[in-house]
Amino acid sequence: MLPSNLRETVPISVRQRHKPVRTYRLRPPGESLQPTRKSRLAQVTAQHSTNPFTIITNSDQLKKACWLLEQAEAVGLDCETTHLDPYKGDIRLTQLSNDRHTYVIDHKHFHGPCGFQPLKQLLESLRPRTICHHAKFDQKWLLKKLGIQLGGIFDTMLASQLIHFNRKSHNLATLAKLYLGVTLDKTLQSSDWTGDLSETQLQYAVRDSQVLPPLRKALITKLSQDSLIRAAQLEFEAVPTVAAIELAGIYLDLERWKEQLTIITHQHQTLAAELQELLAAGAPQGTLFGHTQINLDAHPQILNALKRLNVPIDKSTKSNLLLPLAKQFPVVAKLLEYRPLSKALTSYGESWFTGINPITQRVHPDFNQIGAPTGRFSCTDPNIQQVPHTNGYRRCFRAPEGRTFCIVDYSQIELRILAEFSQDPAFLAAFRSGADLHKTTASQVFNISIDQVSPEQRDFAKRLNFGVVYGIGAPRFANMTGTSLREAEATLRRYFQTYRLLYNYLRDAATQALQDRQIRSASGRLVRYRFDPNNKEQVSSTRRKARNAPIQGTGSDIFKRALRLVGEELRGTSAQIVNIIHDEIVVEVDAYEAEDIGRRVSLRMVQAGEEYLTSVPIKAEPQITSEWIKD
DNA sequence: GTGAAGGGCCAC
DNA sequence: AAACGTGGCCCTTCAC
Repeated sequence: MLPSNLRETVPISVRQRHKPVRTYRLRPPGESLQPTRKSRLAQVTAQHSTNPFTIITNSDQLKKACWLLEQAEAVGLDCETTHLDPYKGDIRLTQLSNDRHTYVIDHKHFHGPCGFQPLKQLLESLRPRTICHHAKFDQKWLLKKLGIQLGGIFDTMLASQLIHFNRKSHNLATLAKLYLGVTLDKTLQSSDWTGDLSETQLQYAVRDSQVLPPLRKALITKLSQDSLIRAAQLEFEAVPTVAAIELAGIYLDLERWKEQLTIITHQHQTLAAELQELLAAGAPQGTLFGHTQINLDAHPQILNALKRLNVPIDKSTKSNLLLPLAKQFPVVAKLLEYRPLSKALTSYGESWFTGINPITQRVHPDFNQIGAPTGRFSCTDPNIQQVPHTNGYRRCFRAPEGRTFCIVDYSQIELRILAEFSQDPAFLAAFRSGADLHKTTASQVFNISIDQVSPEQRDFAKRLNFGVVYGIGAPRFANMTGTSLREAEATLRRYFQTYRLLYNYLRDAATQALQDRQIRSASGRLVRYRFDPNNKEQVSSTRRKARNAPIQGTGSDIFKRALRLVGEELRGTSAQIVNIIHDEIVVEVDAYEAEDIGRRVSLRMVQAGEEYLTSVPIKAEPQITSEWIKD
């Protein structure tokens, strides 16, 4: 069934695509900022076919506007701000559009959030729906400046990403052109919004929000055709939580980070010198300056140097290829020691403390809600989802005085999804028993009792379980475990004999996906594939992707549902989500409240999982810790 | 000088 | 030769 706020508005047979937006003659704005310029304004407007608009400068006008807008089924909303960072700038304008009219709130005439009560009431209710392009942006400003949490969002950017992830651009101008045949000029987006606004700036502001209601209709048609309504609802509902996470940021202990950096810098220098020496052994003699210095971070140079030393490699110096050679060649061993330090120094170095917001003293990364076609988040500036899990780095992320972290992550969510989808009895039983999964797998695959499973066998089973989700093959498995190809093949065979239905499911999913050139997650999220059926490599690559996508995609579905539920759960408490990493939520909370919040976050995450998985138990246990370090 | 591509490695 | 899915960041190299 469709969610109620979308259901009634899905057009059955209306084709909105390429239909030009209706044009209106300008009515003189009732409360223009600059009444003397009215006539010039009117001319410009007529040329560009803009909605009539009203400029709002006091709360009485706002009240009236909100009362009128309340009747609409959806309202386009767009904020123009004086900065990209809500901690550094202000909202300059807020435009609100129904199908006929645009109201432009001039925030310069308002002081503090008190005059915005009617707006808060309008936007926090489920209806009318608030239409935004990239709602996270507007939501952050509205939350920070006016304490408004959007009640029912329709995000045209997220909708477009769901419809076609691989499209190069999802910006508003592109969508307006594609779905409505309207050309939007975006050159004013980054103009100066601090002083008095020009007519063209106002035109720009109005046009940007007036396009949203018709665009929503067109997108609903498309979402409906592609059966993406449920997925869209899931995405939209997660937006306020994501906005709150970015606003909250996470505290980074600068002193600890610097300590770590100092340690790594020392080790790096030592290793660099040693490696340089070892590599020089193969260099041609008699250069003017003694040894020829090699740039240790230049892969082609390293490759050549290793070749000179008769290391049997061809064109790649990838670590997993070098690993077997480390014993025989000390220079290779040294290189493998050097590389992670080099990575650490560059990727987790000084750039992190320049990213600390001077006002909050915290790091505020940018979370891209649909970062992958499977629906996973991606994260930039900085990418806090890839901080090394060694304590040296993780201890730098700590709760401020009086507060603590509560970390809740799903236990093996993707493998549980695989169990559910395949309905494999042995795999399901492994989860239902509640025992250690990898031990259970080992006992089932090697046909021994759980008590007899050695640590090596458990590790083996763990690698098997994870590898299978990604469509691992025998060669890679052999390489990973250090066994022979023959042995690896035998092990994989035994694994799939143990979990017969699991094998069947993965096989059928891949076959079906190759046929349909698409596959869906549990929420209906669509992942499309383009490949040449005659190209073997492309076919097998697509097969592996298609095996993984429904699992990873459903993991994302569950996680996003959890974000919504947890976000709601935490309203009015001292807790705030400060980080999310695919299946893990990090909450910062007043210490006295931590136990209670931990239980509640865990319950909501389990609830989200249970909405999608019915055959396997969901586990998400809270850990309370002052640093971002898990057991 | 800038930007794309390739290689490598960090996370889940 | 590689044969494991999804990302982002950093470096070097190379073309423009």
